[in-house]
This record gives sequence, C-alpha cells and structure tokens, in this order.
Amino acid sequence: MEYKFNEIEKKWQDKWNADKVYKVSNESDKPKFYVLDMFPYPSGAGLHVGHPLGYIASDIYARYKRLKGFNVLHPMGFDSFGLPAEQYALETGQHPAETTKKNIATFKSQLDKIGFCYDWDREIQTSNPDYYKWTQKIFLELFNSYFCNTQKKARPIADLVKKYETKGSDKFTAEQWNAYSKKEQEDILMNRRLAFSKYGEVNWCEALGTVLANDEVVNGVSERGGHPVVKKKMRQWYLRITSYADRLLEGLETVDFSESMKEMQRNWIGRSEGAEMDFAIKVTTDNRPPTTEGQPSSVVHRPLSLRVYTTRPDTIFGVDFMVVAPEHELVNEIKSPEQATAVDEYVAYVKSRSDVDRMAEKKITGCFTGAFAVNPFDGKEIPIYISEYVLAGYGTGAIMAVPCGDERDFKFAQHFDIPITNIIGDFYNGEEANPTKEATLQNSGFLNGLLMKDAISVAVSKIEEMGIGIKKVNYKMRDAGFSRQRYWGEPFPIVWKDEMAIPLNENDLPLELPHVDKYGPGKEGEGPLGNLEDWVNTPEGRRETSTMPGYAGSSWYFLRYMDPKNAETFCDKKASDYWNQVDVYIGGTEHAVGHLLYSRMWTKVLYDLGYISFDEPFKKLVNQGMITGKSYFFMLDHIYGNKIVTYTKPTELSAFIRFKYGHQFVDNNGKLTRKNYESFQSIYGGVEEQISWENDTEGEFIFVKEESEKMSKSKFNVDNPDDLVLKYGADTFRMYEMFLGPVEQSKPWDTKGIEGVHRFLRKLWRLFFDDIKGKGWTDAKGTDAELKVLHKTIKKIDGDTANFSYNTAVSAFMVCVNELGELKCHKKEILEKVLIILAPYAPHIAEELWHALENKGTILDAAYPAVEEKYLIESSKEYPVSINGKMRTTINMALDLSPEEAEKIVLANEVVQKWLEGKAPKKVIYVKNKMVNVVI
RNA sequence: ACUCGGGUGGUGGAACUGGUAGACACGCAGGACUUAAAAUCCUGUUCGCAGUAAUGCGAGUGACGGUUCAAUUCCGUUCCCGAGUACCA
Repeated sequence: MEYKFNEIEKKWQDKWNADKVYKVSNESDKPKFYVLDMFPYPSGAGLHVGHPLGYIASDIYARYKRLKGFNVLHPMGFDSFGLPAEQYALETGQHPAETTKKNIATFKSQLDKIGFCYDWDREIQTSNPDYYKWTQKIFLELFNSYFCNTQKKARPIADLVKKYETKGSDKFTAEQWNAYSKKEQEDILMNRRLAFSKYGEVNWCEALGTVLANDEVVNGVSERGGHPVVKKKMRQWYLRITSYADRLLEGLETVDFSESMKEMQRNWIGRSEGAEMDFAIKVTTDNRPPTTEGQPSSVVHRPLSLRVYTTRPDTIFGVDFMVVAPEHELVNEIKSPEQATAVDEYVAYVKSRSDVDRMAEKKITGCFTGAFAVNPFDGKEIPIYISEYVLAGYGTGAIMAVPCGDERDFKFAQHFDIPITNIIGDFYNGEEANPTKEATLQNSGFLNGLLMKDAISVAVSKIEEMGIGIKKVNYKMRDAGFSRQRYWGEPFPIVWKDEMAIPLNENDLPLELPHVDKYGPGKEGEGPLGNLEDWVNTPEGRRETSTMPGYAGSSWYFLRYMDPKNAETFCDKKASDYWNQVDVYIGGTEHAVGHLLYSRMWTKVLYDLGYISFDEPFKKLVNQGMITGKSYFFMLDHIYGNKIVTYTKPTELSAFIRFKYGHQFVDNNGKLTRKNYESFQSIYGGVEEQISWENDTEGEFIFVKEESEKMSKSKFNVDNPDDLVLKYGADTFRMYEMFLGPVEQSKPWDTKGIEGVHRFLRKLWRLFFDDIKGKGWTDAKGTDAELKVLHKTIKKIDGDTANFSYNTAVSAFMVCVNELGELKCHKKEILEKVLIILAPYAPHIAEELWHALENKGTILDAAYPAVEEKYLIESSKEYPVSINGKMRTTINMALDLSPEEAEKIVLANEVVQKWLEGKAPKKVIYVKNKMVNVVI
C-alpha cells in the first residue's frame, strides 16, 4: 500500500478541526503547561521555510507535553499592527486593515498545512479592537502609576497625590503642593508616571515621517529602509523602563534564558557603579547674567561647580583635564572671553554633524573653554575642555579625564598636548593608557600605596565624607519612546487640554482607530490622525494623534491567550493564576532587547499592581537559530577567453564578475548549467547581471564560493514551505526542519537532505503495510531483542525531546525503524509505542497508523510510554584500561596477556580500586591494541 | 575595540558527568531487482601508506603547548568565523 501523505494529512487535519481536539480548557485536573511562540507579524510575503522552524519546535514540545499528561496551552495569534502594512498602504492606497486581513488568512492557511496543534479559538490579533481595548487599558494603568523608590515597585499615582497633599515631598511642602495650580501639579506628576509625556530629543526620520525607538535606529539610519535619522524636539510618550532597570537585571537570575541572551540584556541595561562628584570651577569671567544687585561679576563670586560621573574615583589624582559635552548647559557660563569664539565655533561644528558622520569618522576634536576646575584633594587647577566624545545624555554629561588610565582620554591629551600625570608607575609606559585596576597607586595623596581596586571604595567614602559627591549607579538604558507619528497602531486614550494630558474614561475604551483615506503624515510631524479634524477635536480636548509602537500589543499578549474572550478584564486573575508563567517561549534572538525587555517590564508592573501573581513572563526561553539561504557565486570562464581560470585565494576573485543564484538552480556537482540559468530567468526575470552565453557552447560557470545570507526575496534564496509540504507532506517537512541541526543554531537551508527523511517515513509505512499480508501486525509478545530496541528508543527520544535535541531524536527514529525492519517486527505492542513517541514529530502518519492498529480515539490522548529499564541493562559493566608502558603490573595471569603486553598495562583508577578490594577482572576485551576493556 | 557563541569527513551534523571520534542523513562509487526507467534494497565511503584480499600500519576534532593511563571534552596561548554592543567615562 502506498504512503499517500497528502490524503492522510488532509483527512486528519479536517478531522482534528471538526472534533476540536486542540481545544484547551482553563479547568483541568492535569498539571498545566504553557508553550508559546513569538507570534508573527503577518507580512505580505507569507511564510518562508525559516518561519516554521520555531513553530515546529514548539508544536513538538506541546504535543509531547500533552502525551505526558499535561493540560497544554499552545496558542497562536498575530502581531498585526505595524509599519510595513502602513508603508504598503502609502504605496498602493489599500487600507492596512484589508491587507492585514488578507495576510493573516494566508499565514493561517500555510500554518494549517503544517499541522500545528493550535487552539484557534484563542487566536488574538493586536489590531483587533477587542484586543487593543486592553492594550489601551494597560497603558492607562501605566499612566496612572508611578515607581515608588522606597518599595521599589509600581503604585497607583493616587497614592503619590495623597502623600503630596498630606506630607509634601523633599522639594515642596504639603501646603505648597495644595497651593499649586492644577497644571503645576500635573507637571510634577507627569515626572513620575510610568507612561509619561515630555518634550525630548527623538530620532526623527524624515523619509518615514515618524519617530523611531533607539533600537529601531541602526548606525544612524532607520532599521527599516535605511533612511537617515536626525534629532528633533517633540512631545513624546515614554515608558519609564529605567525605573525597573535593577529589577530587570535581578529577574534574569530567576529565568532560564541562554547566557548570551542574558548578557545581551545586561549590556543593554548597562548598569555601572561609580560616583558623582562636584569640582569647583575657577573662571576668569563669569558669563552668567548679572546678579540681582545688577553687578556682573568679573571674578568668581558665586560658587560654580562641575558635576562629573566616574566609575574610577580611585584615579582622582590622575585627572589632568575635564571634558564636558558640547551641549552641556555650563559651557556658555564658563567659557572665557578669549576662548568664546572658538567654543561657539566648535559647538556649531558638533551640531552640524549628524550621527552618521560621527559614526563614520571618529576623529579627535575638542576645544578648551578657558575655565579650570579645582581638584578638591590637591587644589590642582584642571583645564576644562568640551568634546563630542562626551555624551550629554549619559551620567552628568561631563567627565574627569585620566589619560594614563583611559585610552580615549590619553588620545585626547596627546592631541592637545596636555601633560599626563602618571599614578600607576610601571603600569603606564607612556605609549598608551592602561585601564588596569591592579596597579598600586602613586602620586595619589591619601590613596598612595593602595591597590586601585581597593582604593575605589576608599575614595568614594572620602568624597561622601567631604560632602562633594555621592556613590551613584548609572544605566545606559534610556526610557523607551512610546509614541509613533503613524496611523496603523493603537490610538492613545488621551486628550490634551491646556497642555495637560487627560486620560479617557475606562468605559469609553476601546478608542477605535478611525478610518483614514490618506496615510501621509499630518502637519508638524504629527501622524495621519492629525489630519482628521472631526476626530481630533472633542469637547474634552484635543486627542493625542500619535499611536503606540509595535511593541505595545506584544508586551502583554501572552496573558490574553489565557482568557482571550473576556470582556470584563484583559485576563481574569483566576486564568492567569492557573496558567501562570509561559513555561517555554520560543522565538528568535532579534527580540533580545526590544520585545523581551518591554514584556518583562509590563509583567512586573502588572504584578506590582496586583493583576497577576508572577513578575517574570517567561520561565524558559529557547532561541531558534535563523535559517539562512545559500547563495552561490559563479564566474563564467568564457569572459576571459577560453582560459580556465584557477583560483588560489578568494580575495583575487573580486577582480572578476560574480553572479548570485538561488541554490535550487545548482546541480549536484555544484555547477550552474545553461538550462538551469534559463529556468531561473523565466521565473525571476532579469537578474542584476545578465549573462550572455556563447552561441554554440554549453558554457559552464565555474563555482567560486557560496555564502549564507538572511532569506529574502531580493536574494532569490527563498523556499516556500507550501511547495515542500505538497511534494513531501507535512510530516516529512516537520521532521526535516528538525533534522537540519540543533534548533538553537543558525543553519543554511538546503533541501538536499529532505529525501532521507521522507524515505524514513515510507520505511515506517512499509513496516505496517508491505512486509506481511493482511492487517500488518500481530498481537504476539515482543521478543527481548525487539523490546530492547523499543525501550532504547523511548529513552533516547524522551530525553532528546525534553531537551529540544530534536535533530538527534529524528536520527534515533531512523535507527529504530531500521532495526525493527531488520527484526521484521510486526508486534502491535511495540509498534503502538513507537507511534506514540513519534506523534509529536509526525502527527499525521502516527494518527493514521494508530488507527491501522485498530485503536480508537486519537493518538493525541495516548499516554507516553514508560521506559522499562530491565530491557536496557547491559550484561556486565566494562572498565577501560589503557596501555602506556610506564607501570608494571602483576595482572598478566588473570588477564591472560603476554608478558610484554602485561608490562604495558595501566588500569583505570576504578579498576585498580576494585582490584585492591579483591575483585579480579573476569574478562578482558582487546580493542585495537590500544585499549582494553576489563569486565569485573 | 569589548562581550558572548562556535571551529569535527566532500556536506548537514553525532559523541552521556574525560573512556573504541565520525551516530544518523545527504552526496558519491559499486551492486541487486527490472526489457527499461522510477521506486526499493544491499555494499563501500575520515585521510595517507602497504596488500589480490579479509586486513595491517600511521595521522587525525583550527594551530601550539599543558594536565591525565586516557582529551573533541579540562587548563593556557594563538588564529579564524558568527552574533551582539559601540566614544556609556
């Protein structure tokens, strides 16, 4: 009987759908398990073979856990708000809602063909008002909360108001607060809200007409499209994620993420411990406006000071100059008349440089301000410079420069001929800075003789004691920009009146996204919504016209799956208490610092506010590697005459013309033939470079090299999963993607091996239908040999599946079927169990054969077979011994060795021990003369 | 530059807490069945040398060195590739 995978798969997919076998209930006696995929953005291109990798991996896990007796939540949905749909709308005029709907339908049909066990009743779409109603609601929660610095958690802003009204704060008294105008109070509160609005410098992308988050800007250009990005001041929404910096760091200790993922998040948060300290400034002229007495000061009258941030207070005596960011407010106040023009010119120069310029050429620039700071410990006068290498946004925007210990400071000192003080003796060679902490300090006043790493805390204590500074922690991470001047996103439930943000009443949610006809930007950098006068102007005030960023909806979606239909709340506490954390979360590394940090923060806020009872969303994270496409580079020999060019070094190739092709046009010998080239042309049309074949020759391209690149249509290296499913079936496709290599590893896509997996499934099929007549199996008991194969396999597969080691699991299936085939095993008892452990990987064929064995119901509800260890016990334990000729032994008799051999034997420690206990080896097995296995 | 991964046959990749390196698959070569093809099955396949042959000898997990009876695995140095970050004081 033939293995008609297409029929079988269709049959079972329909049946499973009709019977709703994947429906999951929130009530069950079974333990729960939550397996989640990072939901996709439904792009117009549909799925390519890279997408399903993670989905297959999670699907296998979900099915495996179900067979193991868990109530498994394994949902799927769509992150359907986002820029590409809007970009497409701009170009074609099609409404994003339309294209999104179409794309989702495509995605779903593609996913269904692969046979995933999603409970589609729980599907969510972030662009659906029923969903974003709750995104808006959570936004309001963020808006109405503040981070309490003593309790280190989010609390309702009402608590803060109460405190201000009764006790005031360290900045104002209760009386003062109560006397403030509404606007003044709101401004103060805005500085504490977790979702807040402020004027800030944002990354403005003219071409996209929108503001981008820091992580959407790569090397000074937009991640999407590569358009230039400049700084612009605008009113923006932000999330106060910096308040959670420490908890986000601490939380990493409690979750099972890969070390590299944790490291990436740590780097992004960028915590550093140091000290902030003030240096008195000595100026020749005080440029500040006249004092109230109307007397401009010519010498230092009022104390001016410069606050710097440093992680190395131990190097305080090595400070040779100060550097202040050009944007620093103090610059104008301290520049001397002689230096004023130079300073102004330099500031103008820095302003003219875009981020791109700064990235491109990092040259040493700067300018002396004419002012001096005073070292509080030795009174030394230190010149103050400005330079663009000091960033206004980090620390205090000013540094103390220690050229003997810091490479950048060193170069700067060299460039401006600033004398360098050496405080680390021989550790500094005069050629380059040495950032060590191991040196013993010299020329360092009260720190002399101390090891630098010990001196840090000593210096900090002294600084604090003198009242000129404090210990301080800084983070690289900034508050996350939360508004976009775009259309296709969640509208903010906010109206503005008299420069005050007024939240919408919760009962008025969702604030639905109104229909627009044009997707172009509104005036003055507003989004398209700014053009809708009717919508924007309400009796309560003017609506916020920006929309939320892509990560808004994805920051909490894992909660909605638990209770997707709830109209009362975003997720009932009972549901979130039952399902709790996502046990396994599978997705790509590209979200390391975006989505994963934001969703972790939202979870912590919702936890603080008592909506859920866990503060980390994902217990375990598995990062699937990217499937890359292979591109092949060829060269046509004819171009350089008839000479066959031979290549020695790849670098020489650049002199020649190269061509790039999808791998499907290369034959097994790695050659691109004319025929393949022509079929390529007929499918894709013109390529970058046209090739002219010699008229009468069947010319050949010489293979030059191959490269793995990200899959994309423009690189002609995309394979569509539908085609493969049609040709080989979903089961083969699933197993093949897993067989390619470890899930977490990036690997090039190549269909060459898919035949092998397909052959395996056909072999399995034959085990049931071809080898014997009739029903194909017997009720007889399995033999020991058969049972040994079975239990060996169960043990291996069970372990591999639990560890996501799917590629070795697939291999184990192949070995198992080969061995059972050799044993001509047709025992129901055995085959049934093989099918159950196979079911997560190849559900369709497993179900079909399950019924062929006259089983009722569905294999999905079978029980995972237990390993019976008794079939696995080896007859005796073998201990290795090796020969090296060093040690004399007296075991030649027992071991039955020649005296020469015996002389060379050294026993492994364990064997020696047994030997001493009087247990002589029973048998010795020779292995390649090098090693001997001793049976005790 | 820094941080984190990773270097194993022609290819994708195996190898448990150190214990016969190369499982499984692709590819390739040869064979069986067939009028033929497809499909299927069998055999061989790390490299080098020797032999008609079963086989034997030597080398071998990026390179060099170390620990060990024994190293792909542990330690040190170094080279290469991939990912992330990028003037963060």
